[in-house]
Amino acid sequence: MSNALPDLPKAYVPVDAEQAVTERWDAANAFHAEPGPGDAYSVVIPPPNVTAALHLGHALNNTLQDVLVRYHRMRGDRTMWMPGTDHAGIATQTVVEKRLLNDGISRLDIGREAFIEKTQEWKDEYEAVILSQLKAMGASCDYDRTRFTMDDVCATAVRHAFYILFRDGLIYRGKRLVNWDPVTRTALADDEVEMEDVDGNMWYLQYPLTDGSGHITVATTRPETMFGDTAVAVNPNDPRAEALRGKTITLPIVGRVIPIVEDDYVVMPDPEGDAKARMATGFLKVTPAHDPNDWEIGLRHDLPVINVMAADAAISDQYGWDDAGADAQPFLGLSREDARTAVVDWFRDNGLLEDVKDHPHSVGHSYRSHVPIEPWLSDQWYVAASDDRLRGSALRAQDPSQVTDLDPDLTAGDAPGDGGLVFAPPRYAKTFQQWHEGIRDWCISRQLWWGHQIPVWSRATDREDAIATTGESSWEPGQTRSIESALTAKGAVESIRCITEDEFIREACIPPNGTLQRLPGADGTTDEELAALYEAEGYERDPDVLDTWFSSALWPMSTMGWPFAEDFPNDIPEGQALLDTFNPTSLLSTAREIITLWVSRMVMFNRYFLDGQLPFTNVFIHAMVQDGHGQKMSKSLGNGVDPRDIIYSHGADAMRFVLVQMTTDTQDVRMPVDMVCPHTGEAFTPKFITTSAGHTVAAPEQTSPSGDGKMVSAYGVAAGVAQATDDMPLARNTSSKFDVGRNFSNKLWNAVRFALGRIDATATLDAPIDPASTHFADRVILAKLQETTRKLEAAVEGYQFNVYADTLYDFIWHDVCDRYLEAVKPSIDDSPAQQAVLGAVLDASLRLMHPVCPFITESLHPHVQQAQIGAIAGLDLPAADLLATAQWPAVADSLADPALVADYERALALVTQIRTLRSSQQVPPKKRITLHGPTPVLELIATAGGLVETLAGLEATVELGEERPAVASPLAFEGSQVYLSGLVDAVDLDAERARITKTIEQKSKQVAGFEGRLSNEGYVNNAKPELVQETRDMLEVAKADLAAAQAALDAL
RNA sequence: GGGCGUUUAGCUCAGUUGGCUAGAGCAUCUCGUUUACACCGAGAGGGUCGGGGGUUCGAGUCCCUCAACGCCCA
Repeated sequence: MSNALPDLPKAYVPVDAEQAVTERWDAANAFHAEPGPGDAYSVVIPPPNVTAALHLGHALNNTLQDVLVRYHRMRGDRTMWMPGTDHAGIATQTVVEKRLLNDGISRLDIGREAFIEKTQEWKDEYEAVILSQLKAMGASCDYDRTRFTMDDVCATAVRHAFYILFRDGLIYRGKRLVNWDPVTRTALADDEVEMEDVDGNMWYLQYPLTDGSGHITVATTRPETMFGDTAVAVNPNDPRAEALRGKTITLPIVGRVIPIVEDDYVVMPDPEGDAKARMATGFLKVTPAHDPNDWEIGLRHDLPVINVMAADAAISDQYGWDDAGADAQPFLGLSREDARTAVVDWFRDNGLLEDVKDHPHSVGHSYRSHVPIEPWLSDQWYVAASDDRLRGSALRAQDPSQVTDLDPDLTAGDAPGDGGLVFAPPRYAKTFQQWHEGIRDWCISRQLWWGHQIPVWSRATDREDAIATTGESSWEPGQTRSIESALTAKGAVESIRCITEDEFIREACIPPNGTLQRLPGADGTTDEELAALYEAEGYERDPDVLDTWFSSALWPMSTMGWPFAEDFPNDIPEGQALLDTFNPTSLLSTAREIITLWVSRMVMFNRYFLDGQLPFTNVFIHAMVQDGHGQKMSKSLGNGVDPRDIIYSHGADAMRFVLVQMTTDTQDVRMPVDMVCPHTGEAFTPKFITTSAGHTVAAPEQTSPSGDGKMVSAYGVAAGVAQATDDMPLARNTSSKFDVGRNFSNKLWNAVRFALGRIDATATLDAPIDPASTHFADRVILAKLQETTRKLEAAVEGYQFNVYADTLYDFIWHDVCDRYLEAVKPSIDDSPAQQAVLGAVLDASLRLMHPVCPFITESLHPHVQQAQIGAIAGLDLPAADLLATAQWPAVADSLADPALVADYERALALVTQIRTLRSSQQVPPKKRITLHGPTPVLELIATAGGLVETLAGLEATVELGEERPAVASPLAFEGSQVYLSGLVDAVDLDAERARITKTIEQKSKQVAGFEGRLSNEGYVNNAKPELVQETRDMLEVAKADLAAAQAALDAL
């Protein structure tokens, strides 16, 4: 090329650019951040589960984070984005178990160690997939710092945190009702339980009074738990209560004699009342071991707790039921479903089944196995989340302007971190607040193998030992006292707990080695040696693991090396400085349901362990991505779209642009999904089926719309009902929603391509160019650039992602391409100054667009930089090797020029009118025409410096005299008559009449509207004066336009 | 049951304190192959802003109510 600039290919090919750009970023280690002084901007990634690959929901979240991170990096902040993955205990264990079962192997066959190894393999595979997906979508994470919730750094943090909480009395073990998943056989946290509506029944069972004086009827949805009934409750306000006081019931089948207790929890029957009262009999069977409400009643009335189920929820007398007589024997071993039928049959056969009613109600189901959870009595570990040190600190963290009606004790005070937590959109602050107001202690033990094993060793002991060790003789069940021993002197924390009168247990928590060695009593004994000493005394380590969220709760700390970063010189060479610089992080971007699962716990833990310091100051809640049928995109439903499919069909930048553009502050975004035929490459809408659960999903097998080629859908594979083969390959997903992004990328590519062909890089200009000395179009585009830059800055600061994308699109497509590039075509070859402006505008545009579309902008950047032949005063664009680390455009406000932009808008309005007229007369684009107009119009055209002529295809402008030009078409512009001539040899009069008549109709309507408004006294008196004036002005223009159009019609 | 959100052109969505003569992209129709781009350009058609009521000079925007859909929490 003679101008020394490269010739670009005709179209943007994402795959080439993405690979090359990624290599350049990697080679420069462009996203690595070091601790140090200055403004820090840091983000920790919500660690994706290693259970499966990422889908578009993750792509959305990570794209938004990347936009913010890249923006702040370009603004010069010390910016770090910490990547990593989450072990996701139950979810990952479940998928690995499922895979093993396909080969006929259960985890019990191979044992804990081998199973963990298998799971580790799965984790390694999916961690690699996830990281490659993040890289493919352009996430500018500091990959050197990639963490995993079970790596040594994080595991140490987990053990240290557990130790501190245990020491401080914020972790305890208790026999409680848990949400038991009888299939995966683990306890679940409250928020892992999904409520589902079921078509159940209400059964009415007659329980005879022991004295033979009759019976009472209890209503229940769960007759099979009656074996564990230890009372019948009645409301004290019930008129029947008094007569029953002191009486007992003889429980059918079991024969157990149980009391009638009075408790105002019981709903009294009322045929006119709410659904509950209509179904009620006023008598409630009380089964403390199998219902949370009954458990509470049991506590109030000191009732026995009789567990009648095994871990698989089958009826069993092995877990605390010791009065199962002969009549009960046939029920033992039945599943809870079979037991229900059997119990109901028994009552029917014995004439004690009074009634059965349909009763749709909601039942908790395991989010993992999807079976109903069983409230089940078991030993579990709890974090005392309801303690003020945790719950209170979470509530006090909230920005007071975002909370309502908070107890004064819980409103932000002066403590560090108080009041610093801000939600966007603000409505989510309420979710956070309400969750903590009602928070319950957090069950953290899980009966799993994959996770952080609980660091507590225990040994059964007796009352004698408890008294001898503590010197205390009075003990109540559940009571715990800490003790000291030769081993606690070495750093363990130990306690004795009373379980029953005669059962006691010693429990010892051993801190991680780093913690142990820093304790005052440290004598060099390691944590492993300490554990061995305990084990030698008969202690055994708790087999359970911690809830995954326990380790996630530490994520903004553990990833930065807390508590002892200096112990991991290979992972965190900077030591403590990393945490000091980057915690609190700036932002957490996550999904709505995560507020309770994760945000809450991070706030509680970070504040507890770091003297009140918040884990992050801002929380951004992004939309949920739904499929085309309004269903949440999820791994378990199998309707998720792999971002790599979209990158393949449209490019990463196109995907990112569209995801950003669809991020308004609503709660859901809809993403209709198509498929790509692997045989022909054509996109098509797949055939859908409805699953038994009522979901609409792509049929597992699909046929190419244009032929007989067959394929399997991603849903089919995810659901395990179809498998890809050579004949039936997997069809990738795509969506035409991303076309906008692809087209936009290509548009930018070609704008640069045009510029590179027109800018003469061998010429250089010395002094900075004063914009005032440039063409009208140049000054306009610089003014628009200023305006656009400010809008983008405001948009990103306010998390208005769609505004960011739309503003960019409008500026680059319309202002730069449609108008500026077209306007400069006649003059640019002879104007080095204009070439310099063009080069600078494109350079700035790439920078503005980089946070959203990093690949195309980075790949164009070297070329555009080469095309900089002179600086523009007021526009600072320092040269940089990489755009990713280049400076955000410094655009001076002096470039703004509202009057100029107003003229520009007027000129464009005129252009549009001329173009409309040309189109209606079918004038060929190349045909130059002549405009005849009055002085003000000609002045505007002159001011616009050729813009109107170029965009509207004018060859001349002529002062309009008395005579109407021959063979000319009229139009009304700003109240004047303007004629265009030279369009055609003979004007099509009918078409003209139609066009002008339409104008007259429009204008008449406008005039009537404005006049109506102005004749309304209320309006004239109450509206803002400038608004009224504006209406008057618009009326004048409309009237003049109407008159001009009318005159034009008459002249025809 | 409590909370939050959505309902605007055929489709997907904007519309910030009430002033709108309701916008965008896609799709549709007409014209165009002009050396940046057909992943393009020019133009056009298309909406009683879910229904009903209210406040106001004025309501897509505020209030009430009904309906449908979605999500979160119990």
